[in-house]
Amino acid sequence: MPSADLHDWNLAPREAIALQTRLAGYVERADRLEPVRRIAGVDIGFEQGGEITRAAVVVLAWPPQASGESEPATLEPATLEIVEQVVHREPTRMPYVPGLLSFREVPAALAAFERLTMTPQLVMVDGQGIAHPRRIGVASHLGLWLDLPTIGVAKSRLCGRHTEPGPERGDWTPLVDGPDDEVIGAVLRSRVKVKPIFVSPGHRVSLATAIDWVTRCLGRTKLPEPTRLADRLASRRGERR
DNA sequence: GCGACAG
DNA sequence: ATCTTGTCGC
Repeated sequence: MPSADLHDWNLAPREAIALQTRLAGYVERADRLEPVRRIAGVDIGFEQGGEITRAAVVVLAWPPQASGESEPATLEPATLEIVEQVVHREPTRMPYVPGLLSFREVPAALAAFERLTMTPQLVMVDGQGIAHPRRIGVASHLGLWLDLPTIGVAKSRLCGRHTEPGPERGDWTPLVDGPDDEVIGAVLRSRVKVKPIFVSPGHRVSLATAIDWVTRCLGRTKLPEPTRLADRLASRRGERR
């Protein structure tokens, strides 16, 4: 893989696209992960009309801690315990351009990761993985730079075609793209009667494994816990005092 | 030329 | 993404 110092984050669209095309060749779509004990969720938010970028990383312990029998039975899914969380703020450097999201968000995410005291074995990113025009969305790009397994979890579609997934939680249909109908992700029904989410391999994770982990991390909401908690932190919610 | 378009 | 109140539903 190219050394990080060769990566310029302030590129003109034309150069950014050329770099993505080159980096896409390094994205691994086969499973290559260590036993999972910690799963991280990453998301980026903005302040002051977009002047400031906020990167949030939340690390959760796996497997879930068994719900104490003396605790108020909180229904089904066991709670994923937060073992560490970090928020990094910095001036926003690039505008949002569909297809070039990673150049706007990855720098801040990397800075946040540098402040973590523990390393996760798996990372869930808010955005697409290989379900991208050049097969290198923000999740893949971040995974490449962190050299960690990543999964893209997006709330909407960037590219590709698909049919409507079944109504039950866990139902999914393939997201395909290109003239050869290449499978680039899955449209997953994470909650009954709720718009599905788009799951795709980021780096070092197969589609089957990506779907499996996202499903295993589903709590009571539409988004899997790692992404949901990072979302809350990045966008200021959940900060009660 | 006319849409589509992660966050 | 963000600006924002109340409101429908489990």
